[in-house]
Amino acid sequence: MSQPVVTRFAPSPTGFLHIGGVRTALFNWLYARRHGGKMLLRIEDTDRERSTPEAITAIIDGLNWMGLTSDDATVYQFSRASRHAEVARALVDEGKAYLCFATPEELTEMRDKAKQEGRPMRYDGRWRDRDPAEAPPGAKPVIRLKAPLEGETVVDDMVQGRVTWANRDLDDLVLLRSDGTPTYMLAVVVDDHDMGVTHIIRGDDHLTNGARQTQIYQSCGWAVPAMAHIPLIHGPDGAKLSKRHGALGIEAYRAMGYLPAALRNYLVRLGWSHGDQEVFSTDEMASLFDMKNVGRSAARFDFAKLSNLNGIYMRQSEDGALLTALEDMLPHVEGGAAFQAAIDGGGRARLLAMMPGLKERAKTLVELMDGAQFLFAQRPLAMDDKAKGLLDAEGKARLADALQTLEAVEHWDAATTEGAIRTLSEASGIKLGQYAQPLRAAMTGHATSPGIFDVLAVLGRDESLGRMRDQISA
RNA sequence: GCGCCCUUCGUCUAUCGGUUAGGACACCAGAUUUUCAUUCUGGGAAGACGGGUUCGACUCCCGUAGGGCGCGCCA
Repeated sequence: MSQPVVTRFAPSPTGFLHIGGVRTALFNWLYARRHGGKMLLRIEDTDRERSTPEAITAIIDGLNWMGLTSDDATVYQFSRASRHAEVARALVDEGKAYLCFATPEELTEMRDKAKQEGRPMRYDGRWRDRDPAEAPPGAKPVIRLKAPLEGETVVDDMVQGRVTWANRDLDDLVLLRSDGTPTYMLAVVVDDHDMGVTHIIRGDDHLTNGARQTQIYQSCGWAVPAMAHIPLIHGPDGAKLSKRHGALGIEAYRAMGYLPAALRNYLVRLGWSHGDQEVFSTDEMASLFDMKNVGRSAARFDFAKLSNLNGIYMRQSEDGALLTALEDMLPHVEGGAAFQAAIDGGGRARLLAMMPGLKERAKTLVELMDGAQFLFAQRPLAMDDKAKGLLDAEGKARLADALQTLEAVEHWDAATTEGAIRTLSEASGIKLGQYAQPLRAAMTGHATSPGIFDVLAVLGRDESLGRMRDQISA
């Protein structure tokens, strides 16, 4: 009853680590934290054809970035193949499994026939009680579980409740392939057992597997771990998450400028709730997380809400920490290298000085970077066409005068900056309050003022330009 | 087709039979901010449908519809 909780996250390295997988890892991690246990990581690389080292790296990098790390050495399932085979053979010896010599052709035939008759494909058990001596010479058998024919198998799920299957609906699954390698079904059970896993927390799509695995546990005479099948995450349109929707690898979220803490917060609220609370620190989640508050229906992924949360986390972040997070993202985003160079080239202090004004205008680190871009742009900036169109010759002359005055200022402080903004606004007829915050920060944090043409060039890129143009001509 | 699961505002969700069905995102309106953003205030917006059970049902039961997952010598 009071044995320590052991959970595990067991991805197969056949593709990227998608957002649903990350949430599964998060739930496992939180559940372990909550009960003072540990979460293990197992890479299910028994599919030699499709498993790749790149995928393994991506999974581990992604989990590290999310802060969801294993509490023990990572287990690679393929390396345990001989143990899996050993268990399968022991089961045969005990009469709980048997050798099956049915050929792929026979199975295809079974499948086609079942389809024609509108039944689900189910192996008919033709070798279940047959003497292996009758096998055609040279044929390589698989090992199948001798599953119970009658009665029922139940999974007492922590999320889904008690789910029951009639055993006649479950056929004799393959444990060991004809080439001697274990199937997923066998490997999972043996590994979970050997790793001492007490709680299996995984996607709802494994619910049926839960029943079949329960049969294997029972045949082995092992205690069945507690199971929690959590609802899946769907795309914004309610359909299964596909590439088209944003079933992107976790690295894509990093490149989009989301903070791990914000992502954890967003993900934990997809399916789990604690009354009306929306914002949870990681410590809070770890102390409150509970399976009984996990819902049973699939949730749609909503970027708008993620962005909103990310904005909250950014605004709450200390400036230095935010800069660190930004620099962590830079290698993963287009133009990041140049931006990093600008920071290292003496721009760090100015960027930090601007941070209070910038961070409340950005919902992602990418937006933060964009917002700060003008600070590091090549001086003098070429005024773009939109900006040029704002001013006639007379206006330009007025601005030149104003600029000259400003450039005579020797020391910039909050008051002079305020005055400068006012002066420039009046001279140009453009409301520059928009840039008051960043300008103020840039000017006081650095001895040089950006020229008005710099500002205009920035304005020219701004979407609010149209409105300002209207104000000017009016 | 068969099995299993799901169904409260557009989205994420609260509600442990009795509530004007609450919160958050998004949206709309207003205040502050010389624009924007932030912040604040207000607004519209939901129990899929049909039967039961009950004094009373979003909540329990059955059915229908819709959606999802599974049905390999893939994981």
